[in-house]
Amino acid sequence: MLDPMSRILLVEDDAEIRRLVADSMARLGHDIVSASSAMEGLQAAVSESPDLVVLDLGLPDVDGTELLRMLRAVSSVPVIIATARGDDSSVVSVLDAGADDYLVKPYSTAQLAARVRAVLRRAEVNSGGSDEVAVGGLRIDVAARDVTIDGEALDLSPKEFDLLLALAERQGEVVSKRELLAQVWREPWGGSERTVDVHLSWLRRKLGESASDPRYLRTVHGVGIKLVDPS
Amino acid sequence: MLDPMSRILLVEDDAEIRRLVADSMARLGHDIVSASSAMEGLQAAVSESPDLVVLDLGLPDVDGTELLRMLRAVSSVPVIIATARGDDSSVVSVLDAGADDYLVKPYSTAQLAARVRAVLRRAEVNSGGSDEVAVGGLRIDVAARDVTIDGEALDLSPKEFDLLLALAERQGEVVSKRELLAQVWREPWGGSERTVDVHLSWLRRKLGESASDPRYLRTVHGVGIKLVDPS
DNA sequence: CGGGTTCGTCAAGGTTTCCTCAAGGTTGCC
DNA sequence: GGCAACCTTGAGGAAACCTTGACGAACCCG
Repeated sequence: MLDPMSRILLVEDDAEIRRLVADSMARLGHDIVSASSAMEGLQAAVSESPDLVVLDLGLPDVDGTELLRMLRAVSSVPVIIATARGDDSSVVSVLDAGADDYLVKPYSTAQLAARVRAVLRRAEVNSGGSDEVAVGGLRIDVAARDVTIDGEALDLSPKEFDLLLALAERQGEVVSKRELLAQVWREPWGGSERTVDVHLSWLRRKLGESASDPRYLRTVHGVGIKLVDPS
Repeated sequence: MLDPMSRILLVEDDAEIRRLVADSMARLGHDIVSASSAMEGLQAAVSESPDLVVLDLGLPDVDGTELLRMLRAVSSVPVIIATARGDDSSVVSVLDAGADDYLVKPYSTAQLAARVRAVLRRAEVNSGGSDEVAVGGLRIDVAARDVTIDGEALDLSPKEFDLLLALAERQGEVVSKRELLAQVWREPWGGSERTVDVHLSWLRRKLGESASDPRYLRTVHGVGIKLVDPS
């Protein structure tokens, strides 16, 4: 369940912290937008439509709580407060102003990342969006475990589906068979790589392609497999 | 956006803290259910269907993280961790195991209350709903417990109705038998999955379909069942 | 070009999962 | 208590699925 790059807005006036946080978030595959003042942040929240906002309370121009109120007037985007102010009344009033989480400086980037994941996860559950992965004419509905190719339904076995999904979540990337054994088969030492081959073979047949004339499933000799958009 | 008394499950082995928290929560208009052990908590999470769970990690019988994992296997109820363990790796691993928030003891009841409000606010987006669910020619009147198919009334037993409703509330989604046992039978680990099969069989008969020629109830081998619009 | 390695496919056998039936057991009502 | 409706469980057979080994083809490298 890898996040397909969430867009995160970071509002923080300390350039050092901004760089540190932005780096670690970016390394986790997020798309980072930074702002160093409240006004700039509010503007970015509207124009960049982020999936989540990380907000420092101690901004130079406007108090962070006030910014949060303004933000809430125009958007219900999840907000995590990350600030030095740690007294109880601050926490309570800011949470009641509409923040989703509150983290006191100094915090570890690992913990911030985990809280970001938690808030995004919860927000995603409630947005009701049936998560779907698409590659070219392939569409994979994860919840329904339905796959269609160019609009036509495919009937896949459990392992075939899991395999295809694992590859689709990392589309364009070469994945080794050992990784697939670990992720799909759940036992890194148990299985033989031939098993992966066989399921790939079946998958190719159902996708209407063959190993000698691949479209979606390209094997990279000696390395692994990748799922690509054939168009 | 009403605040009509949320039901909160508190899992905490320290009787003093339990009383303190329960009191303050109750004073804020919440309906409190308490449990002092992990097993008791899991049982209550299923049988009481709370709107939110406050969970201590340092339980006597099972590690709280493990309880969280078991809970997440059968329910997506929001969970706030409130515990003495405050190291970074604990926070990260528990949040990634599915917790919504993490609070380190000692905490003020005011802050806990604010965090409860924040999490409930975020979770409450899709909690509303009409008392009728429809899928294709199927219409389910939740309040009256009436079901009609293409306008004709169906006579379902209690379990059959609950089962159909549980599937209809997540129509199109594959639901595992374990989840159904938790939601319909309210026994997370005790029941046999055969029981689900049998009720499904009866349900199919009353819906005028069979396992070999399914219309509404599609079984997804190795995963579970989904209710779909057959048209 | 030749050897060693990796890959693709097939068929067979074993395993898991599913569906239905029939036999009790439970619950609630008269 | 007795009856009827309902629920639960285990067994058995069928179906779907997975794994493995074998063998030839494809590939890479010197």
